[in-house]
Amino acid sequence: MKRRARTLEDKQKKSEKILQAAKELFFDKGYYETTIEMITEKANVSIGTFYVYYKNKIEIYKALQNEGVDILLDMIQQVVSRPGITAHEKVIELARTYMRYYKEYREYFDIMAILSATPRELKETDSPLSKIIDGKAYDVLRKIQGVLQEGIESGVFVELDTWKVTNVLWGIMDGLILLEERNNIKNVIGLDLEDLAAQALEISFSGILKRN
Amino acid sequence: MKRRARTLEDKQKKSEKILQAAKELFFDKGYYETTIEMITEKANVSIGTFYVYYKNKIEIYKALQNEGVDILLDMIQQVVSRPGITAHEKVIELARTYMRYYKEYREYFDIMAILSATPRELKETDSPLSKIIDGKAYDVLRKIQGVLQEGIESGVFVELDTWKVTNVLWGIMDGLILLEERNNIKNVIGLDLEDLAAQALEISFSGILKRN
Amino acid sequence: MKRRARTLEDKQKKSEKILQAAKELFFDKGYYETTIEMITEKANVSIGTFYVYYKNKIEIYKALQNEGVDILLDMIQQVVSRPGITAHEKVIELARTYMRYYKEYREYFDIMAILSATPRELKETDSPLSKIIDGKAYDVLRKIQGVLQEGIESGVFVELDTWKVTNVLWGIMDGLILLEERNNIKNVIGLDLEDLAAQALEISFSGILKRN
Amino acid sequence: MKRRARTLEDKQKKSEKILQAAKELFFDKGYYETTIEMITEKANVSIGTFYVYYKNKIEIYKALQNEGVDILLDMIQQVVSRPGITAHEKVIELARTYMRYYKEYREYFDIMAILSATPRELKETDSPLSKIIDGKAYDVLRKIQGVLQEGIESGVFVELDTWKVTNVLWGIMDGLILLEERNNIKNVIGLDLEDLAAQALEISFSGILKRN
DNA sequence: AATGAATGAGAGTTCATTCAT
DNA sequence: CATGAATGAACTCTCATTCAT
Repeated sequence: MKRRARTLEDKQKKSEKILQAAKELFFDKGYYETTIEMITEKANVSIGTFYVYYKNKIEIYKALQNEGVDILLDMIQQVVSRPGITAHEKVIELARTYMRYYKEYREYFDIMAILSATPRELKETDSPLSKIIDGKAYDVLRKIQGVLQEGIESGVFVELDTWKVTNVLWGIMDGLILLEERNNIKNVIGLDLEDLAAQALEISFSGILKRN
Repeated sequence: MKRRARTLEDKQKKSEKILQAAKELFFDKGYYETTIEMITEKANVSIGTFYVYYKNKIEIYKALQNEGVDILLDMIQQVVSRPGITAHEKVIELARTYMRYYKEYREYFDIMAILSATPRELKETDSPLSKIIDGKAYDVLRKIQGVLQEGIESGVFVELDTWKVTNVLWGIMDGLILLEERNNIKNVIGLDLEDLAAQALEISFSGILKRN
Repeated sequence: MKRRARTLEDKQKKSEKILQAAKELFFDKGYYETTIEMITEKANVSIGTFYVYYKNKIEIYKALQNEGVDILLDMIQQVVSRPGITAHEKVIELARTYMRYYKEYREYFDIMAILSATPRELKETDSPLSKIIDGKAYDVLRKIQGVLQEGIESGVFVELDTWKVTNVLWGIMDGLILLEERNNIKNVIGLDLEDLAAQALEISFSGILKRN
Repeated sequence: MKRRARTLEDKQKKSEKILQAAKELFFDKGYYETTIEMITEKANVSIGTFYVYYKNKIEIYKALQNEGVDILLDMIQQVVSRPGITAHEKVIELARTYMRYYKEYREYFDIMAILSATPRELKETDSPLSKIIDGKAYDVLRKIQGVLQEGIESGVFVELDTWKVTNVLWGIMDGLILLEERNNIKNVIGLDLEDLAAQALEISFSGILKRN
């Protein structure tokens, strides 16, 4: 009845379609309230086809996490390697980028967020894909740390424990996102998330920037 | 004959026992991986009894949220009404209290956290109980805002948008907790959560405290 | 809609009804071609009820095996403990009993037969029930061996390796049953299974009975 | 370029490769726990190719049965037509041959055994192939009967119902194999299967051989 | 108030078979 | 001939909820 994929391109499209459908549903309803049937119906494929492309429900969830972290990694990398701006500016830009990622790829963000409703199996970080995802998340933080290091070397920042500060800064960013998640910030605080992040950073910098 | 024993066993009312069991299980396994049967087994009551005291699964979850927010509200209130300390000290103490709440009542904290795996129905804030919980969470923030206001009036803080700052400060606190949730902070950063919070506040205060 | 079991008797009847339905279906169609739904339909209960009484499909199969081996054990025991007959007569009677068991409880016999289409899991003799069943099957053979021993002691049989002979004799009995299973013996051979067994034994006894 | 390699790989025709893979898997895992995909993977062909050569799953099973019975028939025939040995020796040799077949071609033996986990469809002896297989199995028994007849005519055996004795003797043989299948005989009885068969026959012959 | 047997919709997953390429 | 993506009916099992006792 349904057409068969005749080209490689078609094939890719099919698994893509399924992934897209899954992404939207997971974001919308969460892991547990999304069923395979919902995904296949949205993607316009049969249940069997789903299992051709993905081993099981958890696997497609992980695939999405991987995709999400790849996008973030890419965005972060672009800022990190941008030439001609100071480390100070880079950190601010990184924060802004993170916030932009949250806004533009919120589906991914929610899937990646650890607090979110993930099945037990996902928390056991044994599977190869899980390790890759964890590794990439770590890479993101490492890149940020690199910028801090850069700032110290170029004399912009005071001597500091870069790993610690990286984690704290990013903790604050996540906190602001959490804030947004709860109350729609714009309406409650009357301030845009990106501005808020910038402000939080500015405050933080008062303890980090070298004065002269 | 069985009086004594019964009294002891039943002193803790059945509904209480069920709630306690549910709390532990929801914290441990999350909403979806906790079954009614698990709860009743842990509470040593029958499934039927569960439904005598709680309308359904979602209802007991909400009851726990309510209890959790009540405890927090109480803890916050105690700090707010403590006499003889400055607003500056109060804010620091409030942050410390929030962190203590997270640590001591983590079961409640996880259940309350919005990002966490909550069923669809919970996100629709229509039910009366949901409104009460939301209201109380709002109260917590209002109390903190009150302290900031107090600080401005007593000349400790600069003029500022108290609501905005309240939200930002608490966003940062949540961020730090998220940080803790991901990596066991103590091991990764080598710093205790409470210390970290204090430090984050200190930085923030550099922009808030009135210098003279 | 459906009535609830109000008495313990009713409850027992329900699990019995399920077991009975399963027995007939397993015998008729084999393990793999019997579905849980078939069983519940035949037993007039819901699918859920099945899982109230039996953990899963394999478990009910084992329960049947257990029941079957219990019946056989009982029948064997009755012959073994029959007073006033010689060991020679007892062995013949045991064989006859085994054949009768095959005919009267064929459903059980087929379920117990090792060659029959059993799922992989059943072949792994790890589960407690499996061990019990195996133990009982062993008991059956041990009882037969006991009769042979008795015969040697009373001077009816020549000295022989009782365990070995037990196994060979029972191997022959199984062979005859297999024969019956393939061709309906009565029609092909014109001889009843029990007679055949008696004849096979008679031949065997020519090497076992003490002549004097 | 790829000629040589192809020749070698393809020498064994595809249908042959598939059959071989199926044989091993059916023997190893049984009919129901063997999937078409397993077979095709093991045979290094595509699923489509499987269906080019075999109508469906049941058909390849039957093809294997046919092959198996052909081998047995051939082995039996060779003994039957061996010149210069008595009927008595021939019967013993036939039994030995059957046991050897069981050991050497156990994969086929298991597939042929009627008690084993065969799908419903196979038990309905309607299909043409099924009839052929049944016919060949019948031929095997007929050949054995022929040897008995031969023995009577040459005065080695007493007058007897040859068809009946054939079935009984072969029933005993199957019983011994069943015995072996259950307990590894060698270890339990301390006697090799072939020796056991010889012994069983010897006992049987005490009632069959003409004494003079 | 307390019970727990009974329910059945619905979940995830499998797999023999088809058929366009 | 050969392929393997696509299918979907059918399977086993779960679990929130009900309700007769």
